[in-house]
Amino acid sequence: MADSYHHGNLRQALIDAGIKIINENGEENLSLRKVAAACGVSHAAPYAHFKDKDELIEAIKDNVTEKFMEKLVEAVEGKPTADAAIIAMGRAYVTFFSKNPDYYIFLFGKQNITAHLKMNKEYKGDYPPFLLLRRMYLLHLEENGLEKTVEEQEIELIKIWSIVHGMASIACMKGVKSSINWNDIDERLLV
Amino acid sequence: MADSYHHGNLRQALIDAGIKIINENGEENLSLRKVAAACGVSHAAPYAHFKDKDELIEAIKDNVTEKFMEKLVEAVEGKPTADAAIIAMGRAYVTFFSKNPDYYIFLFGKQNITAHLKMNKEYKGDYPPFLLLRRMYLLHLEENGLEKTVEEQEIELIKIWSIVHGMASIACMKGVKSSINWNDIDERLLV
DNA sequence: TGCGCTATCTTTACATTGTCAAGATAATAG
DNA sequence: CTATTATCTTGACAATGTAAAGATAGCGCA
Repeated sequence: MADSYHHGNLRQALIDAGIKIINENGEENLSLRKVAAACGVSHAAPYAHFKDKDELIEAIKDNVTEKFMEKLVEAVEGKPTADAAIIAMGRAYVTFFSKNPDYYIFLFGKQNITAHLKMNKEYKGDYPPFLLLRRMYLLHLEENGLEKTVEEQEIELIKIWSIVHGMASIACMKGVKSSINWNDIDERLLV
Repeated sequence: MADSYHHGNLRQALIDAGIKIINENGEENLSLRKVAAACGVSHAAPYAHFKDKDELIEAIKDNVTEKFMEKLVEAVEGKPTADAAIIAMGRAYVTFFSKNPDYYIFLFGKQNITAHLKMNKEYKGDYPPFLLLRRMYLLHLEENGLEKTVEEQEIELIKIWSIVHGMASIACMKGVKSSINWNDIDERLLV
């Protein structure tokens, strides 16, 4: 099957090959034809599985986002308090993109996430990592017996996420010299 | 001159045309040939002014960064205290990218800023907006008679910039529903 | 079993794009 | 005025995304 006219599982193979190319050669080297060649099929074969290049890219983004979420969930699991979970999540967030900046650019660069969310019914308009953060945050309020208006919550949430996301962004750019070791974030950074 | 064989000021015309295309049709529609056509010259004419497409893009980035810095400086000027200046700068920062998300993607997306800084001797390894923030921050320490170690300073600086840059980033994505009006940031967001 | 339907893949073709090389044109220095 | 140089054009090529037409094979149904 794997060596016959029909590939067997070309769709996932194309996604995997795409991720590999992005990791090894950067997103600018990701072309439909190279991905197809990497899978040993003709350059038009992907069109049986994806409407166009964008649809392949969206599929790859979903795949990477899943890996991202796995790391975040992994970091959160088993933490004694919501606060500890949030800190851990922040660390995992920055570490993930710090380890492979290409992912940051790939996920948040080029096309903004709005288009991505629109194409992806599963998200229903909300970004999974942000939902996870909100859950942890609400838990934090509960654990500490805090009462906040929805607006106050929203502001604090955005603030936390901005810090973490901003740090990830900056860690990826590295344009600014800094004595911070991004792979081992200091607690002082996270409120 | 403007209508003869020689264009007169093609270099800047190409940059302007590039910015226009990015604003109107997004970065993915920016091609050397279209930029050239928009200026009424042949498709290879840009090569007299730019080594390749990347060099044109870098020139455009410089131009946009200048506009960005103008807004930041404008926001900072005439503020009574460093704290007020920092708040104003944060507002201007987010507002700038909130108004035209394409600029955010263009400046910080695709190619990371490291390459941009490397190609640009003028920056000497530091990003102008960050330098401005650092100046304001040091002024803030001075005005309030605060003593901090360099590491503490660096952490606080990164933190402030992370919040602002992260907010700008999130404001551009808009994937997350939020009750925040990005064009009129609440002071509570900025420490 | 055999027939056809459909998903999958190939081949061919075309437009767009970045880039290069060779030549044309004009500005400028000497 | 002439030679040099910067600027621009033309023509070509390879890489790419994409569409159309056809080949192949698996699967349901008679």
